[in-house]
Amino acid sequence: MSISVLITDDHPVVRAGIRALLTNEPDMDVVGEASDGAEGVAMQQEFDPDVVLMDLRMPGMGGIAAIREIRAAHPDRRIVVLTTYDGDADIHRALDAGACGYLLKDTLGREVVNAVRNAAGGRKVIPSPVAGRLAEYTPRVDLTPRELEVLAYAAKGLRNKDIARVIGRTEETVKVHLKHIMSKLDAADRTEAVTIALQRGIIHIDD
Amino acid sequence: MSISVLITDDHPVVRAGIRALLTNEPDMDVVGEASDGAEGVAMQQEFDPDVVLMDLRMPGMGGIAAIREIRAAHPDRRIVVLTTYDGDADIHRALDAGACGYLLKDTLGREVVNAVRNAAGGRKVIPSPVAGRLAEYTPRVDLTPRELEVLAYAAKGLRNKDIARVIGRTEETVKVHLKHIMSKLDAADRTEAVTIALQRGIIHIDD
DNA sequence: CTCGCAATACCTCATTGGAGGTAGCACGAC
DNA sequence: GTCGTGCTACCTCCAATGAGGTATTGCGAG
Repeated sequence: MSISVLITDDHPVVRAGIRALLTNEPDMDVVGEASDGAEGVAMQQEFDPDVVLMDLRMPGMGGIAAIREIRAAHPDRRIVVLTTYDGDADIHRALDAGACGYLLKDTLGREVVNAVRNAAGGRKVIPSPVAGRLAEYTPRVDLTPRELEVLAYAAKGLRNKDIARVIGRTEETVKVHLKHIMSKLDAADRTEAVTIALQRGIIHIDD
Repeated sequence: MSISVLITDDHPVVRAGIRALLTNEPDMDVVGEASDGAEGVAMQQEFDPDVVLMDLRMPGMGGIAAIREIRAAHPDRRIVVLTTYDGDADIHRALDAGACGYLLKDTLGREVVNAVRNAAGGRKVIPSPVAGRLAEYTPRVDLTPRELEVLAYAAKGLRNKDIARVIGRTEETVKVHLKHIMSKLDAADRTEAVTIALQRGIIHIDD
């Protein structure tokens, strides 16, 4: 029996590439293509695929939220992330949300196929370059919601005083949050904290 | 006679997608795939394609440098950029380097095909979402080499004093550069200057 | 029930950062 | 030759930032 796969990616070119790779395999069957998270959730309900290939950062509902929704309804669904983003925060969030694999788009075609097959077989798929990021000296960093909020405003160039105003707190509180942020990210100042956070996928430019 | 196309992209999945899209067209022929800029330059020498589809930001030689090299040797070569990055600085640099088209990866498959055909026919290919960025209120910003250098260091969290030390200048000079940078980018402070520059493709995180 | 932690707020202090102005020098464009 | 511009450097001044510290509240885990 063949492995049914649902592709979820907002780039038509990428979808075409994955489809081309998988349809060459006699034991695989692409049952649908979704272009964002919400569509992905709906289509996996409809087609009940063995494996969902999922991009992160799509317009509308992103991949992480989609993974959570799918896993909530179908805890046994196999979801493999296929994305260009290699920030360790993204990897952690995806796996925490319930993904069973994480591939980067510079993965060779053959390896994508193998990953789908392994995922369908119930195995975890974490290639060594990705696994490296998980283990690396970057010890798992969790910013609190408040800290994320403050950091996002700092990235937009707001001064502590202005951040305090928009979140309805005192400037001193904002300073403490930023101090914790810089400490957690091992940043010398707010500017480096922002670049580190962007690099590791902790915040995004389009907030 | 069919249109010969060279694909240059570091993502195997994307290459497969483009190949799948173009080989469906009877008048198109994918003559090769390169995975970085240097390979792209070499392969277009070898295969003399009508159109080169070029990604930006590849490991080793990037797309911009590759476009410059190709155009220097073959001013009539048609080069179409196909990338995920929509910062206006990237678009400007690519067109300045000699690209005759600029597509984003969220372009529909059919439009990619049309773009290749138009490029081969000698027409410029700037879809409206991209053209929008060119015209947009973002009036072309050019940072000087020194300013780019200073901004990159600022992004890494160096203080003005430290930036001054590594570039062998006084702190006051660094301040002036940063002042000009913030003025050009319309940023409230160095932190916003960094995020704006990252967003618009003026600097990259992996400097 | 405690313990830990997030979030809040206050304090002091030294350093940094950014606004404003002026000005010399080198180089390329016109 | 002159103009514009990039790069350099100096000056002053005040606001903002970051490093220390302490402490209260509330909440969830154990």
